[in-house]
Amino acid sequence: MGVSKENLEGLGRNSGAAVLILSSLAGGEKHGYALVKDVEDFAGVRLAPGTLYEALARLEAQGFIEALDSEDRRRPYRLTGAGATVLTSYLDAQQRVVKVGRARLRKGWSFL
Amino acid sequence: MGVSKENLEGLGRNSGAAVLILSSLAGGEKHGYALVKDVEDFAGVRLAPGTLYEALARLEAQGFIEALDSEDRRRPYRLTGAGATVLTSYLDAQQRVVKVGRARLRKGWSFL
DNA sequence: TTGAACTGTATCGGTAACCGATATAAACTG
DNA sequence: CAGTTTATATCGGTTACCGATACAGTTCAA
Repeated sequence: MGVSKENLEGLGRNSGAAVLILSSLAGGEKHGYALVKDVEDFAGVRLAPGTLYEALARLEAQGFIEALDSEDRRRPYRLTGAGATVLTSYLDAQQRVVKVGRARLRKGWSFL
Repeated sequence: MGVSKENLEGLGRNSGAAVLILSSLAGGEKHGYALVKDVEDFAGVRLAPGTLYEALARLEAQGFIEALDSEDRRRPYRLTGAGATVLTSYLDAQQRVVKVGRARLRKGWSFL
């Protein structure tokens, strides 16, 4: 039957746009539009333009990403060292939650 | 040096209260206060009371958890089948993000 | 034996993050 | 040369989250 998609609608807002963006940029510098596509691919989540550019501005102000200059109309961004550090922390924290959640589901909901 | 705590402040709001609550309840029925303690233990996140009771009401309305009746002043909740299903989906999605993020960090930021 | 600390639920005003529509325009595609 | 895709940006509205506050029962040590 497959889990995804339908079940991914129901738990409120998206949340975690920052982690998605940082994870995307961890794969190399990208401009906004490419980033949205990438996130859609690996996370199955489409970031709304408002969400994207707001989060981008926030992350840049925090020093977690930096804007690169380009010839054309694209505005690429790059992950900074601080960004990589903070992303590592967040991924570790998320991993702990996933681990605990799954373990608990296994004993008690294994019939699913 | 150790990653945790300090780095976990910086990326905006907490986000994902619902997943934390569902993960907690996957371990057995709990009332709000016990749930906050549990989440604090396994996720290192302290849910604010406002966040908690709002999320609880939302999740109940959605049928992902159900309120149990009790003798004393505590109001315990239990994860429903639908809740377990939706939690599974979300944990799977989070796991994918963690996996991709970490893989990308490894090639390119391995010196961290 | 009282008062401090902890347990426990609940509400409310404020804010930050997110959403979707809209605008604009260049580039590519048939 | 019309339509789709690429690309950035803004703005009004909504929602989830936060923290203060309130209230009350329980536990426990001074």
